[in-house]
Amino acid sequence: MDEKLLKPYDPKETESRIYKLWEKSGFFNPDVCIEKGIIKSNAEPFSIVLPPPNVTGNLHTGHALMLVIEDIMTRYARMQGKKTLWLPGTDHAAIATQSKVEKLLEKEGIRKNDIGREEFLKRVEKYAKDSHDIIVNQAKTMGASLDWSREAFTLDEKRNLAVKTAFKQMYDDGLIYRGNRMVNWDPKGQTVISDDEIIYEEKKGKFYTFKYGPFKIGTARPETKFGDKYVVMHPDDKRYKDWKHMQKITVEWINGPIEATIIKDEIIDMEFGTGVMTITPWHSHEDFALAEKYKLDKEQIIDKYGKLLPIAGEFAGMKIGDAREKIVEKLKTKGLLVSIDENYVNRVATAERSNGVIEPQIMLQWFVDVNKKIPSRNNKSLKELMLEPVRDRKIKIIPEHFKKVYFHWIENLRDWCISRQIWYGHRIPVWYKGNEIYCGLETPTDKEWKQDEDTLDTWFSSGLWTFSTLGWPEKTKDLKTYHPTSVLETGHDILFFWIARMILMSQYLLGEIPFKSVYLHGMIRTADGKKMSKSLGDKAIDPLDIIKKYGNDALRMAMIIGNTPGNDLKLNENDIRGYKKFTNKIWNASRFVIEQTKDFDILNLPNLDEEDEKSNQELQKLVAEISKEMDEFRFSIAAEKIYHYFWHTFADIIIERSKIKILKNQNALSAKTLLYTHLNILLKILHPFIPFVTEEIWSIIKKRDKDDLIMVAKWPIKNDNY
RNA sequence: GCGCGCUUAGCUCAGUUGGUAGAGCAACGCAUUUACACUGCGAAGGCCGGGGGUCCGAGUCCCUCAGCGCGCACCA
Repeated sequence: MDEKLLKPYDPKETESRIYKLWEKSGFFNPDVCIEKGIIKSNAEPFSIVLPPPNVTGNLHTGHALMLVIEDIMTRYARMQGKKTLWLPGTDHAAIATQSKVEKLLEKEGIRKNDIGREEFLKRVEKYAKDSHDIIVNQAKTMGASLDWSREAFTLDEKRNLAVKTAFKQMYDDGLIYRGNRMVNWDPKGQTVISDDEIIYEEKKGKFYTFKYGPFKIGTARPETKFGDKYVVMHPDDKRYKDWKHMQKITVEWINGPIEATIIKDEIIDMEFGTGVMTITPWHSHEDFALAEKYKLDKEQIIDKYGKLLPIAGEFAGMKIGDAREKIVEKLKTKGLLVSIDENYVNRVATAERSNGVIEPQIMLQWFVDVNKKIPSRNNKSLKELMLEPVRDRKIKIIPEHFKKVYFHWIENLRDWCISRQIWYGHRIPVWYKGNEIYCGLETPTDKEWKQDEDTLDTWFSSGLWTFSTLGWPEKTKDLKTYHPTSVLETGHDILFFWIARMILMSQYLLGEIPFKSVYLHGMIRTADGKKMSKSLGDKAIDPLDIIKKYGNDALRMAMIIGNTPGNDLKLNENDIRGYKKFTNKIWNASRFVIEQTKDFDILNLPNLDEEDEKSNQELQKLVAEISKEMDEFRFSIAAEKIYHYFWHTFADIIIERSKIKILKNQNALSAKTLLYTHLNILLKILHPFIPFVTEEIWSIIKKRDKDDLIMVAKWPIKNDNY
């Protein structure tokens, strides 16, 4: 008997050893599997690209969940004999990484402008490299069967070529344009961000009502009101029927009298406040739209550091936060303050990464036009290209109801602002010389050309991920074989950020979908339902701690059972402890079977008696059911069924029954045969879920040649790939 | 305001086209030189959020109300 079997199962020792064994086999790489004759060269392909973790530190439970689900899909496909590729990579995560490094430098008393762009980027790259190494090691600890030989980075050379190629094509097609538009300026991060990178926070604040000539107007932001010279009301509002559209009046305002113009527009909600408002076109999306409509003047009030400009008169140079009360005070002494509502709840737009309060501004930036018709794509717009494959079910979203959320987002989509005023990222491939603009893959040789200072939104490069990782823009064999990818598995929180952008890019650049199915998992929560965010500190579960305590297999089971697509999962340690018991149960049952069948001629198995044959057929039925559940992405149910069968049928009934048969020597051979075949099949169907313990037992049972790993064993049901 | 979910045993959640309510954990009773106490056997526990409808039949489909969560928009 193998010595290991004399001791209880020790996941800690086993898991790292087993992962090395897998890596050494090379079977994570489908090319190796073909070379060694494990997989047919014409087998059906199966591919997943790993959603690349940001190089901003450690893996958290969300990553762990993603790795578990994708590893299950991958291992299942590989065992089915498919040409299986799970492609790893990391994301440079422009803003997130840069701001992290900025914070670290701050602790050393260094500001990025002190050391300059080049030196700063060196620091970021060092940090990114370190994070990358940690992440890769953690992914390996999780047992992820990723093909490391194909690893990619969103900011490496090949991906940079893909980004430039994509940018140029979109530029040439007029889909990327530069223009003065209303953007979301983050004064803290000193960059613009896209609509999707904004988080709205409800904050209780004051709502002021001021006298504005004959009207009363309300505002939560008095500091923006200096330039307000248009006063808007609804054309049907009887209270103001005597005032005419475009009528001019003189009103006393913050810094003296100004000439105001009356605007009548249906945008006004007559029920809200007094039904009258003034507008600030430079600092509000809606006011901007109104100003465009009536060709009104626009004036900047706040600069990009959040300070008031000379238009504010005596308040110029003050930070808006400091100026507010003083402005109100002045209006009060002038007798223009009507009332203050202290209980006004405002939704404040803040930047996802820097937490800075967004200040809408008109700025010269680069945008992707989502509405322009594209001749090379049947005159469809990017919006339509994103919409169609989901609507026509070419891309299946699991769970399906997220489709509606997706459509809703597309309907409200505005042009995508892709330029960022940060240093870390793909530099915009555009050069300027006087009034000339050049966009291309190569830097112009003439030194007078100056490259655009900005970098691209990180999601621009992530959008190319399904094909940039496979070698695009080159027409590689990988691209031909593995694209469109089979499944894209990720959290539902990045449906818009990422999934939508991948569909956009793939549809436009390749004319095909990026993936056939999208599997959206829920967010992991703590046992009391809180989000597992960094702010939780010690209360957050660190997947690596869990693995140390209970083993990876136990964590995997806890993350899969009870976890259905789209729904959040409360992870509690008690459950994980329970699944640790399960791995031990498997270990002990195997120990018994191995001992009973050690001097067994596996090539010459006797027939089963009637009772055992019935059990055999029951297992066949189970295998068929499990396969169906797996094919339909119901991993939770599949795992639960196997768990239940192993424990309460195989261990509690079949093994117990066999003891009697063996002891009484009645049909003992039949019993042993059943034990042997059952264990073999059960280990295989358990393997995608709990790869380590099953591989370890497999190695003890077999003791054949070194290539005989359960990770490439044939799934115990017939299919076309074998 | 518009949209999307969730509400099932004490807790965490399954429940695929409608056909007699399920699991894990917890709690309860019994057993125990067994591959395994990281065990076994047993019993208990639910007007499936409220109301209405369709149907021979509804946890499941439709309407409606409520509580919770999330997304989007508006917020002068």
